[in-house]
Amino acid sequence: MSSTTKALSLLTHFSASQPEIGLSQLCRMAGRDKATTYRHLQALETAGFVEQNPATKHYRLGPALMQLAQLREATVPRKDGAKPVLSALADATGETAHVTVLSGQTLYGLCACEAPHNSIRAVIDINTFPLHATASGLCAVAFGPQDLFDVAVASLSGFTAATPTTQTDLAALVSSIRDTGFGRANQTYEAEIQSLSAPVFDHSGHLAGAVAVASVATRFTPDLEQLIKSELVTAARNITRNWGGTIPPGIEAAWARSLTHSNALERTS
Amino acid sequence: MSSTTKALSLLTHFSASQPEIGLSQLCRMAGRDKATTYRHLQALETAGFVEQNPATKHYRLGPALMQLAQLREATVPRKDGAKPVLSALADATGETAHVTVLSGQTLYGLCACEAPHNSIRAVIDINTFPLHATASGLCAVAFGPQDLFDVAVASLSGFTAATPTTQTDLAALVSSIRDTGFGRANQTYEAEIQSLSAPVFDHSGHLAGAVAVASVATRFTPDLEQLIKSELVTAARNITRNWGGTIPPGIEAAWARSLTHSNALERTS
DNA sequence: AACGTCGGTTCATTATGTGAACCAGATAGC
DNA sequence: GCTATCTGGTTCACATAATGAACCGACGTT
Repeated sequence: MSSTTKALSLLTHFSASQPEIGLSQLCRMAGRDKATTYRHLQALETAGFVEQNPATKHYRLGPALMQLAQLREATVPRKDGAKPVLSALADATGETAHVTVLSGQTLYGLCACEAPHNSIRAVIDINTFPLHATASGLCAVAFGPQDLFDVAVASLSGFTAATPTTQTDLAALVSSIRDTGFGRANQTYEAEIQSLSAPVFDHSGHLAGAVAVASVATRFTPDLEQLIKSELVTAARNITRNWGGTIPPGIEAAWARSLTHSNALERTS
Repeated sequence: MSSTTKALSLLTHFSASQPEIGLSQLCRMAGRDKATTYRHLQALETAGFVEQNPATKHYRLGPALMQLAQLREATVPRKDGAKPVLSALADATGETAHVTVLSGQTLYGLCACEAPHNSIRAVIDINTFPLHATASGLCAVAFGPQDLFDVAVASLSGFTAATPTTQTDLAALVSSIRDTGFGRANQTYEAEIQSLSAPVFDHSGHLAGAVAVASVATRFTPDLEQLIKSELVTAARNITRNWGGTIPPGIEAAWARSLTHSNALERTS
């Protein structure tokens, strides 16, 4: 581990709950020597990555980060931040993956990626996703702004026999999605297509959209579901990260629960 | 110079005009060995500060910056407090406005705003502002901590024919700025760019940064100067208030003097 | 095929990072 | 007016980790 890596890892200890950290405290957190930590902080300070609160001598993140982030945003817009993650997801699952973004009360498709090695595969060619009938849409309703539920209720068009068309049906779906952390849609929009999704978040901590995998229903075994879910988690984390956000702890906990739960089921079966 | 500092200084070479840089090119820019630069980039990459464009193998700023910048702004909300004021300033003056923040002995650009209605306008694409050659920098030297003067003297690089390069030149500029309450730089950093600035203060009563307007020199009439100065005063007051500070009485007095003085001059002319 | 790039790698040399011990200043208990 | 224990910051002998010339294979031109 290079000394630069060690120095930069100090930055990970800053958080919303602890935005300013004293030298001794940071030593303890990082498990490193005080002199070393001090020199690392000095290097970070000369680069503008941290600064000292002149009153308390505690360290906090510095102003250089603002410009660099601005430049990063200009260099790599959202679509570019999702694309590579998406193709990795499609590759790992062997199914079609796509990303949606929530803008106002509408969920737009941003980018889709088809896995090459299945001859029969889901094709995503809708540009606005119905909230009540797609895995991404349900994810948005479950983890997005509250008014989205009413918007979804306002247009409960039935696409297939499985489409939820009553407010109670929808509420039941949403609540189970809140429990598991995964959106789910079993042939509710198109017959033979079963989808799973996970929410992604932006810098403000609000839902920014969803990442989803659409599979052909006949192929959708418990094993595949398990694989897709675990891949969705890393994809959601990566896209969220690329967009400058963080996954809320509640979502991470729900994922952890449903993944270990599925594992347990899988083992007993 | 620590190796961490060297590694971090690589990041300063990224700019809006050159957001992606190849290894060899970055070596030349940084004036360092290729192997060294490569290792530095690797360290930065593991920390998420840079990433490689998979297509070109060129390096660009990484996603970790987004999160850290978000946290920085949550800790020290500067951009939110400056942005609306800045756009009002740019709008009122018709010129490019920007805000800088002082951290330690370095003046960082925080945010810039270009007025839409002039086709020729100044573009701010620097991340650390030279103390001796910019209106903001001189403002910092004049109203910031005393040691800043020595720091400025220590690096009196000449950018244009008008750049002050001796300690006495600098002292004269600083003293006139202390009299008027406005930083001023007439083509001292870039030819054809003339700037005016005003200091901004934080809750502790110390200088926190500067707000400035950069104009094209050929457009810079006494009338425009008068307008910019009076708009700068309200902008500096507003940003200072948003940052939880107050303008020291001495500065307010200097502003009052130079505004009425300019008015008087204008009237007699 | 010869040449110039490019991104990336190797290895002997040595500069640089390391941490126990130390210092000065605050704060607290008595 | 003590000692005790924090804090941020500094010193110095020592060993680890940074360094850069030379090298590699790949790609593109000439």
